[in-house]
Parts: sequence; structure tokens; C-alpha cells
Amino acid sequence: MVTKVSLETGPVYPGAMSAQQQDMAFDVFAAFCPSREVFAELADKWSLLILASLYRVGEQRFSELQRSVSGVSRKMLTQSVRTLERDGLVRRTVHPEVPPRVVYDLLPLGRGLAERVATIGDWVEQNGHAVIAARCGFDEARSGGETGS
Amino acid sequence: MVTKVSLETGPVYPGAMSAQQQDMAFDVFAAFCPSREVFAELADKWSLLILASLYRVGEQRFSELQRSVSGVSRKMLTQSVRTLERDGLVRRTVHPEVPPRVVYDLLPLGRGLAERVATIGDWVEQNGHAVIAARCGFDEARSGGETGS
DNA sequence: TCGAGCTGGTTACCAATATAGACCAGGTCT
DNA sequence: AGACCTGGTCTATATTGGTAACCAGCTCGA
Repeated sequence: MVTKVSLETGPVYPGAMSAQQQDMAFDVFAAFCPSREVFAELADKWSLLILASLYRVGEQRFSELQRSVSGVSRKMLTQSVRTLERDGLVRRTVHPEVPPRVVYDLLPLGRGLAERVATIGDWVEQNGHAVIAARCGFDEARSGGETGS
Repeated sequence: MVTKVSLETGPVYPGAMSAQQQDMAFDVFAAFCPSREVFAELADKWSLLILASLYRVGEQRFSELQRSVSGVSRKMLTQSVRTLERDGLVRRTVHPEVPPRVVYDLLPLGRGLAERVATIGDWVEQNGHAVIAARCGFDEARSGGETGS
């Protein structure tokens, strides 16, 4: 009865079971669950920002994306969008013009995720000040509290 | 005064605005916006998993957390919870017993974020199979497509 | 005709970061 | 006494990220 997701690490993931029933068996908290791997792959700032940007702005070409996700290097941008493309979240369209034009946009699958990611971006923009305040408090308490001793 | 968050991070920040209205001024997409820093700090797999775990399971002690977020090293766990604590998202309570017992739980601020993060975890668990399928397709197309030369 | 430049992307290299795993304190149990 | 529990830190090594030069293919300027 190995009906559930096998937690057998990496090597194989035999598409052994029908995709429908394993939905619930995925567990991001399990180190060797494939969903963890997916999660880990997405959980970096560039991937998340790219998704959020594509969600907010819509399709963008490589250089636009690099501008809108400011601070990302070409290398990381390439790498991240490639991963997102591979994961079926983003579509990469090459227009064989000169100079070349490559456009990225969200696939339906990716939009569902991007939507959620965007809410995190929103949260940070709305609560960033609170976080920063907490941070100051923490740092103060730390350095300030060490007076005695 | 200078009640506002110091935006003086990098190159200019358009705004000398009061803290209230600048809520909206935070922009995670801007490389030097403080909110970007906050975002970047949170956008790693361990922090997100910890938040999600605390949200789903509730308060947990160090070792429980390490077990529930399986795969995390003690060092990364320590470091991540410390950051979350500093950011005012998580509370760390030390019970000076023997052996020591340290409990972590979400503060209200953190709960708001954790909630959103958890939805991403859910998404991954629900759509992981689609991602994995896409991935296989992509890899196949790639290696398979390179038959001729 | 030759060379510079645009776009998207890759590669090599180096510094920073993550990770595993040993180790520590300080108490309890046997 | 010695092994063991806990939360946590330190260290050595692997992995990652950024920098920046380079590539391809074409256009434009001189």
C-alpha cells in the first residue's frame, strides 16, 4: 500500500500514481517530498519577485523584467525564468527578430501561484514599517540591554 | 520627528513623506527600498516553511520545529527563527528549566504573513504534480528535441 | 568593407552563503 | 562518575550569487 507519495528521496519519481489522488499526499514539510523540492525551488527572492512582477505588470521581455525586478543580475534572471519556464509557470516566447525579442508571461498554472505570491509582496509593502520598527526595537534591546553585567 | 522609516538606503527615495502615507510607497521591486530588504530576508525556504509550520501547527519548541520543518539544520533553524523574532513576526519564549525549553509562536504581525505563506504551501501541495509534469515535459522536449544536429 | 552596437544569453571566476557535523554548557539519570 | 538530554554555536566544506567578459546575428555608421 504505498499509495501515498513515496518519500523516497530524489531519484525516481515514477509517475507511479495517478496525479489526482496524490494531491493530498504531498507535504512541503517533508524533506524528501517532491513538493518540497518544488517549494524550495520557488522560495527564493528572485523567483518570487519575477512571478509577482509578471502578475502585476503582465508579459515582459527579458530586459523589461530585469528593470522591473530591479537588482537582479542577468545570470540570476535567466536562471530563474528558466526554472519557472521548466516548471510550467511561465511561458517564454522568442520573436526571431533583430535584435532578438524574448517575451515572458504567466501560464495559467503560474498565475495561480503568482497571485498568492503577490499578496505576500503586498503584505511586505504594507507591513514593512512594522517589521522595520520591530527590528529596531530588537536591536536596541539587545545592545541597549547589555549595559550592565 | 523623523518618525518615518528611514528610506535613506540607496539612491534616493522619491519621498519625503509621512509614515502613514508612505505605506504605499514601499515597493518590493525597488532594489533599495527597505521593503525589498524585508522581502529578501523572508524569501527563503526555511523562513517560509517555519512560518507556515507555526501557522499550521501552532507554537512549537526548537526541536519540534526542527522535526516539523524536516531537513532544516540546527544552524539554519536558529538563524531563521532569530531573524523572524527580530522582525517581530515570531516570539521566542525561554523556559529556564532543565533541560531548557524554548518555545516559538507567531505574533499577530507574523500571523498575517504566515497565513499568506501557508496558502503558497497549499498551492504547492495541490499543484506540485502539475509542476513536476511540466518539468518532465520540458526536460524531455529538450533532450528529445536534440536528436538531429 | 570594417567595426561598433543592440538584444538575450552563457561562461569563468571569485566571494559570500548554506550545510553538515562536531562541539559546548549545564543539568539529570543511572 | 559517565552517558545523555536540551538549545545553540563553531568550523570546514559545498553550493550559491554576483561580476563581467564573451558569443551570435543582424544593423548601422564611417
